[in-house]
Amino acid sequence: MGALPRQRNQRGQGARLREELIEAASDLLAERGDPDRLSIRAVAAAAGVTPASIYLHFVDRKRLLRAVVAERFRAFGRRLSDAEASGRHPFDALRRRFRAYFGFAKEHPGHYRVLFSAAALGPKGVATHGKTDHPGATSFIALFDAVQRCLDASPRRPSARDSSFLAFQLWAWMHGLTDLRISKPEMPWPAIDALLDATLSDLGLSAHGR
Amino acid sequence: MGALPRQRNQRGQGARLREELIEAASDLLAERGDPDRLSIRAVAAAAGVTPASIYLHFVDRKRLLRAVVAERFRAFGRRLSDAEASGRHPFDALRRRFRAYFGFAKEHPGHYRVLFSAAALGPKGVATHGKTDHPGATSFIALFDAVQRCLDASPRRPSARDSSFLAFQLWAWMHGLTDLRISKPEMPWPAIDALLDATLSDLGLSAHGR
DNA sequence: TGTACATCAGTGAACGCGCGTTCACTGATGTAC
DNA sequence: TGTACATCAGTGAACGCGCGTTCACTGATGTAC
Repeated sequence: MGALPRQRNQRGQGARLREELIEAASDLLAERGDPDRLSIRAVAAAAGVTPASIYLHFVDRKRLLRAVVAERFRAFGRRLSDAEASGRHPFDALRRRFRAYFGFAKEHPGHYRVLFSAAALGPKGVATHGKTDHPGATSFIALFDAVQRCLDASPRRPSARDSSFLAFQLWAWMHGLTDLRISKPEMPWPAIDALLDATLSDLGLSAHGR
Repeated sequence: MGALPRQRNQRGQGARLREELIEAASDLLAERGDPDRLSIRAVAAAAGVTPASIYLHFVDRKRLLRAVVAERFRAFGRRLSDAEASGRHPFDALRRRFRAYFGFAKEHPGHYRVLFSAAALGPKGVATHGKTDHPGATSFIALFDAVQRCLDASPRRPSARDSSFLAFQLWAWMHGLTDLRISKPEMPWPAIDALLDATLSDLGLSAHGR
């Protein structure tokens, strides 16, 4: 990777290595798609640094991993919110949010796996937090709000289902679609837009709802 | 695990160890939920045998893993088919199939992860087959057929969507729901039956379809 | 019936490897006097 | 202006560990003559 000639940071700039390490770890995670395969030694090598120097910034391997996961969750959430903000009508905004969701996973399948499939696994999990401050909670709440805005904007309230029920329903569907397209790419999947339109329409969350 | 006193198989019964190894590996896989964490040495220990003796039955670690995955896929498919067979009307049969799908995952989350999330990952994948004879293909085809029977039995053909489109739609949704309930169990999920009824109804695959 | 031999179901020790982590260190840069 | 010292950003070697795999072996059981 970063070959030999890395020069050490200037005095007072030591914290920069922390960011370089997170970035290097993030890149490796994208390749491997599994936090267990991400070794301290590989991260150090990718950053052009000695394994021991990681301990200047992270108390152990798990904490490094957590920092990476938290950063990736933030990037994921930001991308979805930005996409949503570019839609005017709530129906359109929701649709853009889902397209961004799928787009992120398509570009970073390894990261997606870690955020939504691996993060809570392992020996007590990579991302064990206080439960309430789970780094992905923000994104779910944003989805919930987006659905609520659709219901509020809907001329006829589609059914007795509330925005929470619909948000879970949509998230499950989106995650399944995304995850299976990563793990079973050889299958003859219908186009993502056709699937998305059908689902939003079925749930009464599109202009041509049924 | 199997303590010390295992006595070796009788002459001519050496093949029994093969099955014991698959079973031991299957149990360990259920605990760990990740093929990478399943070591030859751990399997041997669980079977009460020496690591080297695994090589009497499998050429290497990957082949052992493949045998386990194939066996688990068969068990999964059998369970779904059995459940489906207990339903009379196609709508009911389809519903039973999904309940069995979720039931399997609930009882064996580790196995579910391996079959549907991990199997195709890793360095060239644990379950690399000729693509057509993927051990999970049978289950997808069975789902496809079940949906087709529903369409055939449906008084009014619900829409232009065919059984392939609907099967992918349903599978994505079911996998997402299942996988997220495993990885994010702390979230306030609605009841599975309510979610299932809503989805089948939305897709026109239940008696009280909309 | 007795004995030499083949086969079978494993064993036990060893190999080289990459891993997370610790620990004493180094050498450049800034600060106090 | 010069020098002693502290701090900072790392380094380099070593530890013990579990891993997949190989290889020469062992001892019980069956078979040929």
